[in-house]
Amino acid sequence: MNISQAARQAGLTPKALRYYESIGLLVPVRGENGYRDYAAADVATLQFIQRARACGFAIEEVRELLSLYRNPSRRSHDAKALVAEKLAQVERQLQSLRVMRETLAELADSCPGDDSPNCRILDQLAGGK
Amino acid sequence: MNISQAARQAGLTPKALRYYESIGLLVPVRGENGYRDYAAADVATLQFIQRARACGFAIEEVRELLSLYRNPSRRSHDAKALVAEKLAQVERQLQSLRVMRETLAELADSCPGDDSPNCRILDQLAGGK
DNA sequence: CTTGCGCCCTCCCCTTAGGGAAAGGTCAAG
DNA sequence: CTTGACCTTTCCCTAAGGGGAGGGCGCAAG
Repeated sequence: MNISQAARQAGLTPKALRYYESIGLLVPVRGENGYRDYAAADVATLQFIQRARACGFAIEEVRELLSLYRNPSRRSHDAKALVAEKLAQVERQLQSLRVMRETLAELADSCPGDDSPNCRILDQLAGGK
Repeated sequence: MNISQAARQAGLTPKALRYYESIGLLVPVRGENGYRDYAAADVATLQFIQRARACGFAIEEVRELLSLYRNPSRRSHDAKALVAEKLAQVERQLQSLRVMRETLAELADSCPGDDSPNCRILDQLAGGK
């Protein structure tokens, strides 16, 4: 299968697939003409990658997940640990974004938003209490 | 004031201050010895930058905010628009992270996390329903 | 006076996960 | 045979600095 079709099937872009090959994450075979030829198993792997990425895993973490997936003597504990760690990280990002949202909402509320130059947003950013 | 002290007062790093200078965001004067010399007003500007960054504004957005702050004929509407747009963006990121958290939580729950290789996390990432 | 330590300078490479574009080869259809 | 769509490689670009090398400056102690 050509790169564009494989990418479509996995919900990715051809550029991403070339990138994954360049970092050794998924290296397809090549046809006579030099074109990458993605096997069905490759597409399945690409879907795995896409799902893991959608869960917030970085590429190197996806590599670990794939390594576990391919290792028949893995322990499910190890996969769960990766997920738990990612979950904790996502929680931290959520908390950080909630703080930002709160601050931004307060800023927006404090400003009339009219044609006058009086702006409590800028005053507060400048340190005015 | 030297770069390290200015950075400390603003809750930033010397490296960040050098970067801000390199992109023309805040250019301090130089002393005889070539050292950057941050005036009190510069430190206030750095604090403005730090607060805006903490709210999630990108550097180019901070530049706009600073430009409004320095423009006496600004309209508070413009500042409020920037804040509202950033707020909407933060909401989108929150929503995206909530989806990730949900998915990760389901994955974690479905996996025993023991020494066996049976792992529903990896199965689900592989497309197993 | 000089040594040492801490601070400062510039310059360069590194990070994530690809996107965009250029220059050229290939394939299938008309 | 040509055209257009697809493929290839290679290079540069992103945000916001971090890390480190190599070298200069300032101030206190010996």
